Amino acid sequence: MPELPEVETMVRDLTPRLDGRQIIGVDAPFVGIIRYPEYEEFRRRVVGQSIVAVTRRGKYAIIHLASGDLLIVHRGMTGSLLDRSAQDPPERHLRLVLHLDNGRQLRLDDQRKFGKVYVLSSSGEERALPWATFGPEPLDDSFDLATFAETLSRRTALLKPLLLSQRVVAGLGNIYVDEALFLARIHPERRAGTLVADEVRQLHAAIRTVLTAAVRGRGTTFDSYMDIEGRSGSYQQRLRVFNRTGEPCPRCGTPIVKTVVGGRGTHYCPSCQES
DNA sequence: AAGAAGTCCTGGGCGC
DNA sequence: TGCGCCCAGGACTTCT
Repeated sequence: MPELPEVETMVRDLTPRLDGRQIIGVDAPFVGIIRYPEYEEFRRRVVGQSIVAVTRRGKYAIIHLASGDLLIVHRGMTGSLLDRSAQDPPERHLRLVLHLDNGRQLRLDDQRKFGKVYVLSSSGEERALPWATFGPEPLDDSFDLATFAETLSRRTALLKPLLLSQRVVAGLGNIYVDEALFLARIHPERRAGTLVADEVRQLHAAIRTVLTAAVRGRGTTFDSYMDIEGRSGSYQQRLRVFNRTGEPCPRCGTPIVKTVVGGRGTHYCPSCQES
């Protein structure tokens, strides 16, 4: 599940490899991965373009083209963007290939087809950018405690699905929401508006702490996530509750519990994170 | 309008 | 051993 740390790792790795390169061709073994525009126009707007920057917003990677267009990639659940040579054998679930002017290929491999690719003008006039409704970047100064507190106070939703929504904070997914709530000692089924000031402060800090450490560890790998060279991240070794059902809580020893909240598997310590 | 539920997709794991 | 059912989840759509 590529969340902010996994996408940030990918963007940092891609930047020196893609900066200044020209895209000389496109193949789409699964054309449905391209959500906008229609394939022929997508090709026309991508082929021949030089790459001027690679950035990130939430879980979206953004390849900036010289034309001003943005080539936007979301890896969904199982997508990996790989830096390969033309001689490397095709991946089992290869969905999109960008041919570069140095003989390399940028390949999107995505078993479950939840990945998405767009080309959009940066103005947002052509079509709303995917992150138009997103909340702040949690590792930027724009993720301000007072605003976060104000937003939570107005909401009645369960904390877990609210934090997954991208509208309050961008970039969190199932793994790091569970980890942040554990660190903040807050139950995932608390209603957002019921948090007291100290709990909001703990949660705000926990989100930043967890994401910062995960970026440092180059993300979490369970099954399909890999970096652009096909290597694993290391943060799975440091997860405290996620995927640790029945194991002792690292703080108090109580077995970690797994439940379903908002339709998603949710891990927490029933002792440290009281409802 | 916010919140909740349904939908997509595939392969691994499990039960019989 | 083998078949088929169920589950995982990001984010969009649909409903209440």
